[in-house]
Amino acid sequence: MYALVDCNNFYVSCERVFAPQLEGRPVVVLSNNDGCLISRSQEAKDLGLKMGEPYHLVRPLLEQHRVQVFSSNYALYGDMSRRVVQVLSGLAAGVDVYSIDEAFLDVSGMKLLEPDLLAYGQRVHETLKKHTGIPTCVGIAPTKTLAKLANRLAPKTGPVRTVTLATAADWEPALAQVPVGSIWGVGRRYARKLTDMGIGTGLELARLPEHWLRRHLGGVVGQRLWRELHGQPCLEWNPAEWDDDQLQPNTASRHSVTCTRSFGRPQHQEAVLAEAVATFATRAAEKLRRYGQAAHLVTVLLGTDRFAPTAGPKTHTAVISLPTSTNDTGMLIKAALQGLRQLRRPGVAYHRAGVLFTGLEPEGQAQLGLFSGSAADQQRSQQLMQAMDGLNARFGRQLVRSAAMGVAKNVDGLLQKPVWGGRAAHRSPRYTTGWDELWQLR
DNA sequence: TCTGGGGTCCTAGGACCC
DNA sequence: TCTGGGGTCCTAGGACCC
Repeated sequence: MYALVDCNNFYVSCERVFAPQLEGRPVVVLSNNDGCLISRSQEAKDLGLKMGEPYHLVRPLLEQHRVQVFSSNYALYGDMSRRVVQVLSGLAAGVDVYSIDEAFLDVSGMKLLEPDLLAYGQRVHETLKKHTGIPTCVGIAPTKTLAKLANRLAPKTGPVRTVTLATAADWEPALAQVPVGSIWGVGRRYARKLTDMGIGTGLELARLPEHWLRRHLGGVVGQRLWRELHGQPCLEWNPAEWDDDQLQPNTASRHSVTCTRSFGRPQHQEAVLAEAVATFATRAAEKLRRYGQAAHLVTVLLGTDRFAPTAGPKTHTAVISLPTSTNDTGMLIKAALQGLRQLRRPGVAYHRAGVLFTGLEPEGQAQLGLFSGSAADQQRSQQLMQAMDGLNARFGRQLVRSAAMGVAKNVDGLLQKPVWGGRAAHRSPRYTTGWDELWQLR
């Protein structure tokens, strides 16, 4: 049995933990660059505000209804997410962290009957609310896909926030009451295709023959979906692990690491683009080291206006292959800048840029390349990275950095925003992760 | 002036190997 | 009359997820 724990309106809920006066009021959180709505409180949903809606289009409506607006604050959300997972790890034999705001629990070992599973789900919900302040819903079923369905049907208000679907007699009526597009694994395209054929509900989908899903819904992906809907687990269990009492998220097997950003305004100058690309390479390299990985392929990406009516591709990429895999910031910046020089066309205004690392392997496992320097060089690089990461962790992310990222001016002890930097007009303080921004009680 | 970012998996086809 | 079988690796594209 799996329990899916999903945080309600997660980013909004994080903001409300530190601004409880916003309880009951409409609140939204914007994407990077204050671009779109990516989290909405129930009151904001009730106003008809949609997920992903461009901020500049709904701004008048937001002002009219006095909606509280936040820029995204990933330092805060990431830390709150970590706390949620920590609490969950004390409540189940295993935790599979699926995203920043949801996790599956292994509850098969509980060997409890349905009423007890319901009580268990309630205990999870109540413990999380008490220890982190985040409201959640819990769905329990024999497969991940059915647990998702159960979670979706769990009430978001009132005392009971758990739904269990233990047997076919439970999940068949549940499938009958949801549109096919709300089933996990059925996206917009498949939903359209299915409804055009007269398949409207989850149950109608489940009643199609297994081979039909294999043929028409992405091959083995569709076949797995069919089995999951019939109570046969087909999706992998990917547990988070504990290492020196520290939670290691289940990301060791990831295949890529990226950092991309839209600019506050379009940029065409080589020097500005280079500073941005160096910054993204630095961030991505930090992620690589955090998870003990190294990369041997560096992709640089430059994007023009995605919404321009002109034909042709809006994103251009260049791939640089390294002789050996590395997670050394200096080497990765060098490769990224080489890619940038190949890509950039003079006079073209770029709206976004990014760096993508692939060809990942565990660090230290890399073969010594013929032209990649000696083992002593590699050891020096490792020591340097460790020293940099240590200093930056202790004194702030930007304390020691490559000159390629640019030399920002210091204004009142704060680093000035780079020229390519995006908008974030409504960001809340980093209450739990920044010494200068701690929550103050008087 | 104005529309996010970070991932996963699968399939098909081509190049190349023995 | 008419060109095997089995395999790997890579890329591009398409679908999906939050």
